[in-house]
Amino acid sequence: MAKAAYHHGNLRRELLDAALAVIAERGPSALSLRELAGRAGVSHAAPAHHFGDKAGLLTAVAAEGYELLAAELEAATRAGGDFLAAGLAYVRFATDHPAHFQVMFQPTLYRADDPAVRAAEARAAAVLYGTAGALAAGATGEGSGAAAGDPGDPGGLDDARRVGVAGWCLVHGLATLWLAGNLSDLGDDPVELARSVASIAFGGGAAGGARDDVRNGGGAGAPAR
Amino acid sequence: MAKAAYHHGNLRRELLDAALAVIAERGPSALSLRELAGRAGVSHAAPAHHFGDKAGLLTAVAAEGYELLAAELEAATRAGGDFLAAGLAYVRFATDHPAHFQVMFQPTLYRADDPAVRAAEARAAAVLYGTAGALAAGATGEGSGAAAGDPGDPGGLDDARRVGVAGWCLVHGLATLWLAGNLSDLGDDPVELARSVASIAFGGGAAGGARDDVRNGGGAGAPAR
DNA sequence: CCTGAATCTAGACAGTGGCAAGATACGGCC
DNA sequence: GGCCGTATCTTGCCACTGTCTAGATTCAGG
Repeated sequence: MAKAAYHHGNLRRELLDAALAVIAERGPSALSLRELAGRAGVSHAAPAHHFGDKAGLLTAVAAEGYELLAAELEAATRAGGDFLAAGLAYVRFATDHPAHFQVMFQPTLYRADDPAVRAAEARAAAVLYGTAGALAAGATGEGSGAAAGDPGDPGGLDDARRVGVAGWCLVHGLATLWLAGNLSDLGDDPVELARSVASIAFGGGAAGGARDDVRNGGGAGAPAR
Repeated sequence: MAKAAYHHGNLRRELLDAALAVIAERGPSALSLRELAGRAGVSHAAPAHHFGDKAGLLTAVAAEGYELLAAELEAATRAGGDFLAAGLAYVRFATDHPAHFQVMFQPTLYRADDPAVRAAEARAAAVLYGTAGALAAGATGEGSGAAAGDPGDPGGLDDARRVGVAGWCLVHGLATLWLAGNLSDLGDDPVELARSVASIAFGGGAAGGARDDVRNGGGAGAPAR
């Protein structure tokens, strides 16, 4: 363990990890800077130096969460995944990093206008809407490319955006309900549940594609009917 | 106005309303029993008598929320609404009662095993899965009730349950993201957005071109309610 | 009017977040 | 080497919060 001397070495990371553990276990409201400091063996005011504030610590958590999410979404698509793969990666992120996820989507807990947060947020959104655009364009059989935006729709939202929002809502709702314990009677594999649910909403064919090359560690395959 | 004397008459409700206002405005973590007491003009220990605990107050909020939700879902279906109508009512509930909604799905804030909470929760779930069953089975109606007690096999969920979960995830995700501010650039009417999103997910093809109107057409007047 | 129960007050205590001032250690400079 | 600036951490303090205990006030019903 790090020496108990003054310069701890990487107190910031240790405080973050302790905070994540507490949040995952007892929720963000049970977080106490003093308890974190005690765990790390430093004085009660040490966290303030690294994060300034309790909101500052949670801002750091949220920013890190969005970056992790963006990285995992990018990894999923880089591995040849489509929109479904991105959605499953989203669910996997939520269950693998429940503390990050919980904080990220509770903007009253932190400073949502922080530039680091907004940048990482935009990065994650780009992947979602990008894969959604590919799906939308493929399904309608028109055009190609069109990475993120083509505001030519009279209704207001272009297809990529609408498909992206729909898919995002689906996986986000599933992840949220799962973490809240509202789906605990539906097995123990949220990613598999997401695959099953997505096949209902979007129809297995439309979003089928190549699905298995996503790095689903323990997935039992079986695209459910 | 209630007198400032001892027996306030309606302190419990007033505290609840004050709590809802604070939560809707600044989030559940900013809630302070002492502040509520001050607002109501009573001493700082008065809330404890009615709710015992801070968690007790939030338990009351969650129970009331589930009952309100169940009532609105039941009203939507009683008015001849289908699964879509129930989903839209769900979104409307979340935006009309953001404080209730936020607390309900954060079980670490309250005592989720409270009998009043569980009963209201089951009541709301019954409506969702009931309408989902009607949609899934089409003509083949199955028995009513048995919404939460079914020890479903994780591998093989019945259609009603799967459709219900899919729809629930969709509207819950939309409501959650909306309240978190993540969809603020998509207009100002979450219910209309939900209709559009539902038409993508459940209304056939993955990207339905310009099919903006599903079944209820342009008439914004909701059949429910 | 009197009594018991419901309701609310008053005081105290341990924790908590945040601030200010000081102590300590690291890294570069001469 | 010695020195100093800066980042890092500590100590002390204050206001606020939740919760507990004991006591005061009011209401309902005989």
